[in-house]
Amino acid sequence: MVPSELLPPAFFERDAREVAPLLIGVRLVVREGGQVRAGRIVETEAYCGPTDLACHARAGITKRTRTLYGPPGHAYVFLIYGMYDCFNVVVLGEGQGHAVLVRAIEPIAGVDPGASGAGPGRLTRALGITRADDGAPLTGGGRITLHPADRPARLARTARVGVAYAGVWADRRWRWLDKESAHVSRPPARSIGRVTARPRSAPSRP
DNA sequence: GACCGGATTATG
DNA sequence: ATAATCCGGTCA
Repeated sequence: MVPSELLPPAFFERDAREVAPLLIGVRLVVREGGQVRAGRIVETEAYCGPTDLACHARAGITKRTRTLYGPPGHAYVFLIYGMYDCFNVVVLGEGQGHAVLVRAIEPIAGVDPGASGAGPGRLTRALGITRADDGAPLTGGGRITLHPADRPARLARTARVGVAYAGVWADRRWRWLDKESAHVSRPPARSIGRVTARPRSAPSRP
């Protein structure tokens, strides 16, 4: 079962905060030789240009961010912590530095069933996406494509993961996930019946 | 030209 | 809690 309908270029020509929730449920397909690996997107995060201090665009246009600042509907893939690749979809417009990080999928086809973890680094490994795909088109003509959701999803919304260094930007709730998916990297914080907030630092000692 | 630290994950 | 493991961005 290979989906045929593609997300059109216009889909990506919007703010990352608008596109990120719309990508939940979208099917991500990677063709490699005769193989097809595919998954249903269940977790995304919006990164919103140079003013968003959690976004790589804060450094301006550099060797690394060239594709992030490139045309929408293309991939931005970068290396993190020296060992994992993260897959993003460039959105909004060329020169804007907006992108949506795809953090987790539900396996559809061709994904190693033994891979039980979740998260952006695991996702790229499972689908075979690498930095060689940086800048690749996602609207057709390349080996990676995106296809409309085939069913609606219940969305949850939280703050982004792993960006505590970004000050107030870390608190923006720009992460979306499928509330009913067991494949998210980290379940949404529950606030009922449990205290989830923890002090940022130990109490001062006299 | 050196140094720092990260949009993470597996393991203790 | 912490190691693993590159390399881009920054500052000199």
